[in-house]
Amino acid sequence: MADRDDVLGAAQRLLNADPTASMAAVAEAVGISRATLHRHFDSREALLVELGTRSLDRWEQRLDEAEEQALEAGEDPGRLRAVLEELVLAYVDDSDAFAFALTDHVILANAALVERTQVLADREAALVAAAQEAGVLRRDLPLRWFGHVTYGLLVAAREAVRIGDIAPRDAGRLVLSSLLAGVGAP
Amino acid sequence: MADRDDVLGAAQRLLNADPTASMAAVAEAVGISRATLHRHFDSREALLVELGTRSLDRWEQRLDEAEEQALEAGEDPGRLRAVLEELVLAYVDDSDAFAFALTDHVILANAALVERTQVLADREAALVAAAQEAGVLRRDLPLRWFGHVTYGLLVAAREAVRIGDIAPRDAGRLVLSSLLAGVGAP
DNA sequence: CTCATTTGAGACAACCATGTCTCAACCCCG
DNA sequence: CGGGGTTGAGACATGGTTGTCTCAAATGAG
Repeated sequence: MADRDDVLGAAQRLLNADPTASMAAVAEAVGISRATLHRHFDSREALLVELGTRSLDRWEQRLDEAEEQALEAGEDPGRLRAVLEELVLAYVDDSDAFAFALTDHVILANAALVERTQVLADREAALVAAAQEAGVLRRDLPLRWFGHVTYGLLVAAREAVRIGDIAPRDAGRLVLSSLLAGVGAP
Repeated sequence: MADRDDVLGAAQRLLNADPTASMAAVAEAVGISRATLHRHFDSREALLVELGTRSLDRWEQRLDEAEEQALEAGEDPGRLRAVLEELVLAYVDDSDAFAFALTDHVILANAALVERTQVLADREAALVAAAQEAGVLRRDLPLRWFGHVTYGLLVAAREAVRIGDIAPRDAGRLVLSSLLAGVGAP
């Protein structure tokens, strides 16, 4: 008997591979009947919103950890940098599982999720601001730009792994290095 | 009377905003009837494949220009770097128009388009290799990774502009600078 | 002006996904 | 063993999209 979380997990995996998968396909992937799936989630949209919420929960959790460590780090550039690096690596770990939620149009059209996304982006921007002041990040770039670039590199890594251009285990290093130092020769 | 190219252009604009738009919606956006739209394209898939082809045509065109300039540049690092910068800026200009084609699942599932994408990616990789040898790009990164990172930053810029976090006119500079130098403090 | 061509509007069948419902089979807890 | 609860299979109505077709109106070239 599939737990609600099992259902969400399997649905997430399937929808990551094929965002247009029907409820019937989701049910089959989970290993339950369509009727039972509808007993868990009233509608397809309800399922998608739940997946979006799940992704934001994880993001928030990562931010919680990073903020806590940032507090301990104070204004120490080295430690702040380490906090940021750990945060980005955590994102890379999560990106494969949550990529779907970040691009699906049903989810992106949900007002509550969009609003919460903005709140989290702001919290992230605060971390970035601290890092800028400590001299860890460039000061000539807009605060919010850092988050977008990070997201873009997660997209890049996910696709590169999918195609087979890079090994999964290299993704974190490549993202982090390209994010901080760029791909141009020093 | 809408030209076939007008149709493609309008369809591209609409599908960029809403990738799930129906043929009826496309026809309305173009300003023609559904029947006439079907006279241009047998099926929705045919329309999407045409859009994908159009995007790849543009990409190829940009590569043609870059390769020509790279030939003239020889092994001169400064000139090679300028060629790459111009290429990336051209991508930024195109990204808004062609973003849809790069993410749509129907298009990504088309074998011919995927194959052609690989060919173009290889040509791009050759440019990257030359730049690496000239000391313009880092040598410790996989050849194909550069293309992925560039693509990721295009996604980032597009989204940042859409949200309103950066001004459209700043997109090129931000992408180029973040791509080559990263967002970490020097 | 005339006629061939193109277009729009609408009807149409086919298909697919959604959401609801029923009922029989199953499970497991007592 | 018995019964309450859960599940699967399937039927069902509904709505939306696709692709085809017809026919009348509009268009434009000669």
